Amino acid sequence: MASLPSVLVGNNTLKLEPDFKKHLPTTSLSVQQKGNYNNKTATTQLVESYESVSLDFREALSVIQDGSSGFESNVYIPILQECMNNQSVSQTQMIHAHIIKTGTFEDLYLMTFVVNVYGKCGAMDLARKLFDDLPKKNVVTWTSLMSGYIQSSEPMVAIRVFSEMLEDGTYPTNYTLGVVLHACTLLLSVKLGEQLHGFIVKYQVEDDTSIGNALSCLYSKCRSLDSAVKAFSRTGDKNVISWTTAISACGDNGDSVMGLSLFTEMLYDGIEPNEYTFTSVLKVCCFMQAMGVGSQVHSLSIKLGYQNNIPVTNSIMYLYLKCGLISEAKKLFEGMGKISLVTWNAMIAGHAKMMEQAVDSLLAHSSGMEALNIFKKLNRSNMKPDLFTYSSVLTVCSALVALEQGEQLHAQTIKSGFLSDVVVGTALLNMYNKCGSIEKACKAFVEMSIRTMISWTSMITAFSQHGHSQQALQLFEDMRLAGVRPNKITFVAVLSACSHAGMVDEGLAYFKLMKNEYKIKPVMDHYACLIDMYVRLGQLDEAFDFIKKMEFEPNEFIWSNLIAGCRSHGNLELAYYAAEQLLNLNPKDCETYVLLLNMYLSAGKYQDVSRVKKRMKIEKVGKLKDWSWISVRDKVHSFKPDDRLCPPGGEVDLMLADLLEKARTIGYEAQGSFGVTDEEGLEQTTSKIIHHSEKLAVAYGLLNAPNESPIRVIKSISMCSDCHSFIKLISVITEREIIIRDSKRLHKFVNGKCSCGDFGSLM
DNA sequence: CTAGGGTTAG
Repeated sequence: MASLPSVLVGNNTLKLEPDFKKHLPTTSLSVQQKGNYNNKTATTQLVESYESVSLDFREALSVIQDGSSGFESNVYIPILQECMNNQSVSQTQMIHAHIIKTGTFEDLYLMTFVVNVYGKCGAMDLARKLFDDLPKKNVVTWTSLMSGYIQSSEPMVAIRVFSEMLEDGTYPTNYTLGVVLHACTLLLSVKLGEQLHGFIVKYQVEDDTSIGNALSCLYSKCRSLDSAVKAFSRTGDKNVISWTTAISACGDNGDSVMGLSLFTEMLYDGIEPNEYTFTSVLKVCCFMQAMGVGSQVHSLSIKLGYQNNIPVTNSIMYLYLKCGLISEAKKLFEGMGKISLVTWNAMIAGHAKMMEQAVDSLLAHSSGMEALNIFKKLNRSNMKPDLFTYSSVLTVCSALVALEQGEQLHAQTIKSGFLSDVVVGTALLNMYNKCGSIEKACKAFVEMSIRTMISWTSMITAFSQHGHSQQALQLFEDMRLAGVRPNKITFVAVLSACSHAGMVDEGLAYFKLMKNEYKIKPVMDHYACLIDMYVRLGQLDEAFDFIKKMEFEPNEFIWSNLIAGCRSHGNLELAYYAAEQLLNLNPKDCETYVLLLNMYLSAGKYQDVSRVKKRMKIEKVGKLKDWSWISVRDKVHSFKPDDRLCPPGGEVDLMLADLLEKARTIGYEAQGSFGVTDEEGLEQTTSKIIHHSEKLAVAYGLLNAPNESPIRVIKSISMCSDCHSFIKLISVITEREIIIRDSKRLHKFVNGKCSCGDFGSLM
């Protein structure tokens, strides 16, 4: 904000005159203009009729030329509108030249329109040049120029133009203030926005519709829903835009209940929703994953004629995906006559979201693969991916641990220039982190020219997940020095770094800092970190005390961590208790049963075994799906324990046998655990345990991945402790980095050590 | 000249 024009900041605030209000038009300018457009002269209609049969501009212009005796400059308006729709700079230039030739350039109203069209086509250099050449300009001309800069994502320039206008002695209208407020919104500058708001209050124009709408939008985008709603309620004549802005504010700030009730209220008030309203209210539905309400909104949109509207259909498609209805989304996608880049992006992002939400890892994996497929199709189409596309696809690569595709995307973002976008940069950082490469994640972070709070948090999280607690905490201090305010997620990373390193005092100090200095209310995840801290140190009683006096019902992570601690520190009674609690939380989760059964079996508590088995039957718990995937040279290979891809005597089988032999010489002994269940119950799996899917995938990787490159595997359930200790040894024997992302966390095995600190394998 | 659909961290 340092380079804001001096008229707008500091002592020398806005130079608006006290009688500013009388310069606000009583009727809105746009209505006057619209009136002019509709007042068609015979020539205009002639031109329009030509337009409807052919888009040949020369032909249209020749008509004007033929009847050039005494025609109005208005005849250009429909053609210019066509230029705007086509986003064609060259067509606009042609008309512009024609206007100059016929001498109509003295018409300020017409020339303002041309400035506007250049702006809409993104040709701001031409717009500015024309503007500078104009002998006279009025407030609409100035406003049009500003609006053009906003369209070209140059809100700062728009504000500079505003200050030029004030220095020029031209008074703003309500529309002008709306545009400037919009620039503040894009800059997320509440400060400047509030300054303008001050003047707006002083001149008592707060109830103006354009101003109220713009204020509401500004506060919403700056995450202040209360102020946004206040601005909305103070708006005098609420039009469809006012309502839509308010609904959209609710969607953006997570108050879906208010969003839906505003929509209902709006319908009761007899305001007809338009395409913008539909997209906004559908976003609210997305937030709630409310397919029921969404369907009703969908029906209403069709009734009002938006069946073939691209933005509305995109929103519905995205809602389907958010609600897990893939085939419905696909049907809609394939049925769309025209699609936009946003359509592609919504499909990709929707599949990425499905991965995130899917309880079933198989489904998550196939959604990710489908997202990559859609991306490939987009690349073959005539459209080019943009920053939204790259952010989503990179996220998909993270979740798939698909480093090679991720690296190709990295190259593409450099080539296309989208890497300079902070969201894309952050997504890249996360991709490298989740693929196990802390070095490349770090490089991506260092090379970013702008860093948001999320970028910092991502990097702190990366250090924390890799077990580099000191670096995580150092970076947190750097973040504070850089003046970036952490949020609750940042503190999750910080606290988990502390627990990983056993730093109890520091952990508690950061917890206090979060509550006292940053006024962040602790959530479950923070408590989970603190409890994990005690658990790792073997202070189980302290951990349990903490759980008891906490104001939340403990979640599955807390119980899981407690179980892990109890087992490694030999407090079995507490472990049983925690495991039963976990089971009550997750009565359908197969992994939990396997964990519990293993515990009781190894202790010889057969009564408990049969009790748990009985419950398993009642709950109809299915088979444990142990799958692993590895991506080698752009192709994904999947493995199941009894995989036909790895027949006895095949290369993977031989490789695994060889590894087992070598591991035994340095002390490996297969643990007799009960890994896999079927409908009948449990099978003793000492023989099967050596065929757990990640062992097969790692063996395959060692055979087929490029020499010395790390092995990256993704797994559908959490690793069992046997695989965990086996892979640790493999990392010593082969001197390779092995990265396994299971359903719970990242394991990076280097030289016999795992980044999880041996606290991540329960089964 | 104002309003929209798709993006990043646990």
